[in-house]
Amino acid sequence: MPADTLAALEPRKTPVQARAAVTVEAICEATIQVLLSHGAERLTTSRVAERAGVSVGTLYQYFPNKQALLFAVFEDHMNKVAVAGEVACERACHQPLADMIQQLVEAYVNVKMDRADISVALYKVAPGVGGHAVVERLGRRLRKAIEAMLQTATDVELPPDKFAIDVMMAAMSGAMRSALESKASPATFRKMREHLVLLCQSYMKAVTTQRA
Amino acid sequence: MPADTLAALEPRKTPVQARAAVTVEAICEATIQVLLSHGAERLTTSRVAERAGVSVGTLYQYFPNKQALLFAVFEDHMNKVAVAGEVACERACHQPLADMIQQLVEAYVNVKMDRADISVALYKVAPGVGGHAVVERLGRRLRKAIEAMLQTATDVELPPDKFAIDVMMAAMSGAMRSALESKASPATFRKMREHLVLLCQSYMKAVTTQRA
Amino acid sequence: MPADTLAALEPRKTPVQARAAVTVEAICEATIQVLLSHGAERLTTSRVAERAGVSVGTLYQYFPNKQALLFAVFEDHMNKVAVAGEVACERACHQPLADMIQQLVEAYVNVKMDRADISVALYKVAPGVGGHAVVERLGRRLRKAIEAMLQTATDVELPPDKFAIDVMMAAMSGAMRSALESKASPATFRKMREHLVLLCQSYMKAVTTQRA
Amino acid sequence: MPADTLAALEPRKTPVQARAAVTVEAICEATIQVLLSHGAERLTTSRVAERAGVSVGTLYQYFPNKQALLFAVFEDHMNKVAVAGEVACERACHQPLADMIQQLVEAYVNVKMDRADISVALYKVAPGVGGHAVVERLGRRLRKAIEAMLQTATDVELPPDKFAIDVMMAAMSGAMRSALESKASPATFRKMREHLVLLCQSYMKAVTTQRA
DNA sequence: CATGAATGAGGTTTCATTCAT
DNA sequence: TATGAATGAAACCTCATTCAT
Repeated sequence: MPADTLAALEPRKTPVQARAAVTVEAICEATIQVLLSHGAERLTTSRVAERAGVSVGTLYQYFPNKQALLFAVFEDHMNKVAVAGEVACERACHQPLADMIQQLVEAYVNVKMDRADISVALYKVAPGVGGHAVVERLGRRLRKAIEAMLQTATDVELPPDKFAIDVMMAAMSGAMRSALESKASPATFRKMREHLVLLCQSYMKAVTTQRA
Repeated sequence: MPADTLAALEPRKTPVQARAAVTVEAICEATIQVLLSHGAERLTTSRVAERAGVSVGTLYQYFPNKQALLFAVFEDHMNKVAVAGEVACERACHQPLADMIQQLVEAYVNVKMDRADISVALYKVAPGVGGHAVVERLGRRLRKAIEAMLQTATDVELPPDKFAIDVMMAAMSGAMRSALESKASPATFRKMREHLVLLCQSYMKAVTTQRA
Repeated sequence: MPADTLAALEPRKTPVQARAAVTVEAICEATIQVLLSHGAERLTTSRVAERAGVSVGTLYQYFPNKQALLFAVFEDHMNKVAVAGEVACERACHQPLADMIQQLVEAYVNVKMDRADISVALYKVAPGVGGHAVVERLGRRLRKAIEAMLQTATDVELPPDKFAIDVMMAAMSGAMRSALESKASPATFRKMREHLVLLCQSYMKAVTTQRA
Repeated sequence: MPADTLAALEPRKTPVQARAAVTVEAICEATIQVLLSHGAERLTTSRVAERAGVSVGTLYQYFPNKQALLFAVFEDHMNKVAVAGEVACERACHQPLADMIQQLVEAYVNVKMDRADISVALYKVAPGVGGHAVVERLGRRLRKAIEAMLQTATDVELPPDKFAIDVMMAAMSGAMRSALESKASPATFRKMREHLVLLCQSYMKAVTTQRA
């Protein structure tokens, strides 16, 4: 997505006043509600405003257009996911590689599971909102956290490179997406978590070994 | 997806005259062209018809609505991918596990790479078209082919179960999707191919070993 | 309705061949079927043709346009009604006024009752098809029959004039229409028949008396 | 008419600002204008909007679809007719039967005559708009008023029952419809008025007598 | 600041009718 | 003569966005 397109998605005014912050929050929350109840194609700015208990005009005071609204909601969600990953990385430092991966993967699966329906709803709006740009940006952030973590692995000399980490993340989120879209049961999610741990561990190990 | 939603996507009439078959093909082809040149949100039925050199009315003789058209094109693409996978599985029977996986993954990566831009375009229409249903259906088909192949592995006693295969496929396609959406270079795709082979091989091996 | 509009509604070719007559009959019958099953706004020439087991092209060989088709069906129905009325008038000659009216009204109610659903269906197409012109034409025919009948009444010197007869017919058909559109029960129709007999008898008597 | 069909005809939003009320009124007025100048089949929502001096979008803010618009206009007209009848009934209480009927019928004929062209135009839209439901509803209302009036007749012990009243109303409106659709002259309407008075009077009297 | 009425371009879809085969 | 594929004008309706109050 080009730079000026991104610019056009920035929130219109920073909520300096408390009331404004509340309004913005209500609008974002309403967006998710409408997304869940009506679906992506039935999401209209009026419906969101109505659900949020404000007028359309007010909505447009805080978001320059519909895309920006969806973008904000999407980014917020991705941010939470990234933060969960970063926290996990922080905590998992100075441990063996396998343990690190386990904690990272479990943190990721958990945070997505907890927000299963939001995730599914957002998968549907991402394409029309430059979702990939956000994914890449936050992907880079998470990758850095992972890199840093891996540097401290107690049993690895030369940790996996950026590329391998990206592949791992993409595989992990792809698998999760598939499970989420299938409306998998909690039991399935638990099984999935184990398998993804195994998958990432073995891939990381293979990458590390191969180099040596 | 509910039954009647699927029904609403069924092609409206099967061409009985030769002329009609040509028309349908032209419309599908035009759909891809428009998708590539204008993007998913700029794709309109009139534009497709115009590009196909027919009138809108003709388009609607064969597809009951826009969704159905996109659905047909999407399904066709997924079908080709599934077939490529099945062919690879067929050929890779009676070999060691690692070789099988390598051929399967390479076939998958290649077929997606060859249709990189169509793939990216279709990622954007899939959500609005019940894409997940198609993905699941064809996923099951491919999984069966993989299961059958794995039964013949020369170095494995108890091959990976359905779940593991699904996880592998989801991881693989998730990683590919990420690369495709990033408009990765051919070189990157080649590197990706190697890595995905490694990822899938090590996961499959891990799953197999763990059981024993 | 102007003369040339009427001309445009004439069937395109007279079915000289037996096969053609069968086809025309099938198309008219299909029109009624579609009217009953899909309603007036869902009636399309293609649907009629399909139901009749012929192609649209064939339909257009016998009817210059959709209006003409509906017109023909409507006229046919009205014709049957008029004939039933005429027959009743014929039979009721040389009787007291009240008996005449009774037989006429009962004949009318019966013929409409027997074709209740067709009647209702046709009420919906009549406006778009110049129905009023047909109604007037056949109304005049029926009125003449009634006039002739009344001339022979055994107990009336100066029979009711054209105007009164028209009022009576309009009242009668208006009441019937109301009952038909309400999907009245057979019992209600029987009661209605009695009441309409009474209504017409007393009106005719009043008109006759008043004059004298 | 099923419940949800009726629901689909409900006005979309009630104007809260004064400006909006004006707009709605303008749209309804324009609907009648277009109906009169272009006819029922040439009535399009854009034409109505244009005539009303607003955009189509505005029209759709107040009416969910074309049907609902026509329904509203139709209902409004019928309402005026019903009110005229009710007022006449109110005024005609405590009088002999024949006088009551005279006043009622004259009120009905007058109100329809005054709106002759609108009436004719609306006859054409009624079928496509669930007109019969409205007719029945307002018919019941008017019937109640008539019943109440008849109870106070100074010369009748047991007044006509609901059924007879319904028959009378149906006959009366059927006859009026016929005259209106024939574009009858004012003189004819006056004559009609007299005849309908006679018709209803004699029917009511007959019904009353018969019982006793 | 908030409101919500108004805008109107633009999209989807239908269907009467024609005409080459 | 029958077919049915093709036409395309024209209808309906939506919804992001603006702006007077």
